[in-house]
Amino acid sequence: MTEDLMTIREMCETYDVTPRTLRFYEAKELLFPIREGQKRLFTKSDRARLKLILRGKRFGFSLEEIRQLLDLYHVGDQQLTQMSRTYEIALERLADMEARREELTQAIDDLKEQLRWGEKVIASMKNEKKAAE
Amino acid sequence: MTEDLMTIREMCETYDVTPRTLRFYEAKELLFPIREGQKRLFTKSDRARLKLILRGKRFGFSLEEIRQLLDLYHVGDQQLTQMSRTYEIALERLADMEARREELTQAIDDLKEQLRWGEKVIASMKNEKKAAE
DNA sequence: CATGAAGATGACGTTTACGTAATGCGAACG
DNA sequence: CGTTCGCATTACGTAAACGTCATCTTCATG
Repeated sequence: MTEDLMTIREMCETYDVTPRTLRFYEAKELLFPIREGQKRLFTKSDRARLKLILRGKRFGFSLEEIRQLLDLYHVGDQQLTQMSRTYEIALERLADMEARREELTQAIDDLKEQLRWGEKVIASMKNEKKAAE
Repeated sequence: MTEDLMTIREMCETYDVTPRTLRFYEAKELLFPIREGQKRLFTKSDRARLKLILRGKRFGFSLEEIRQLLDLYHVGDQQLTQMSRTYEIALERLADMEARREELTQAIDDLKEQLRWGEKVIASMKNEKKAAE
């Protein structure tokens, strides 16, 4: 069976990142690979985290913001007060993300409209060109 | 009637940016304020562009990418071939943005599920606490 | 006319997110 | 058994996106 652990090279090929990036994320406490001697071995949890990191980046979150988001997925041994605070932060994040989606939808609609206008311009330019021949 | 032109200070207050930012965007050819002597005066077009810039940033686009997007809204005097190329780029952007929205929707759903789990954890912790008293 | 507020222009500093050597080390291989 | 491979660490470099200073005009105003 496929081992639950991956080397740094395997990670790089799977997720299209450089070793430097993975070490950097570890230094920033976004990933926590275990060690076999010197070498890093990335767990399933690390892979799940990495996916979330890469997704977060695509939406313009900073690594620090992503780190906070990741914590939401790795509580479980927290105290009640801590947990509640985390929960509140998560609610804010959710609202933020939903607002972003709204905005993105608006941007998409704008661009679509612009494209329709572009189609008309192109069509009219083609006509002019034909008329000039 | 409100003048069609705004000073740099008015722009800053309206859009919550610094003068430095506006000058920087001009240097990067994202904005093209006109000059009254030395002073910059921002047109309606500049304001429309700035809104798009700020929106683009919220979605993790680089200023260079945003500059290319902005061009889509300011063609009109292009050649046919140029126009067609621009149109193709716009289509790619659109696909990109729609993919992003899909992903964002997925992330929102994930977070919502996580929150439901969090609610249960908090509830059980409260019970334990009460039982211990 | 002095001055002070608003804006301009360099020029250098800063943070984020890695890139890029330089160097070292253990295992595997010819 | 030397050397190459893969990975490690340390440290300096870099591009993007502004922040921060210092210095200079230009008006409006007391």
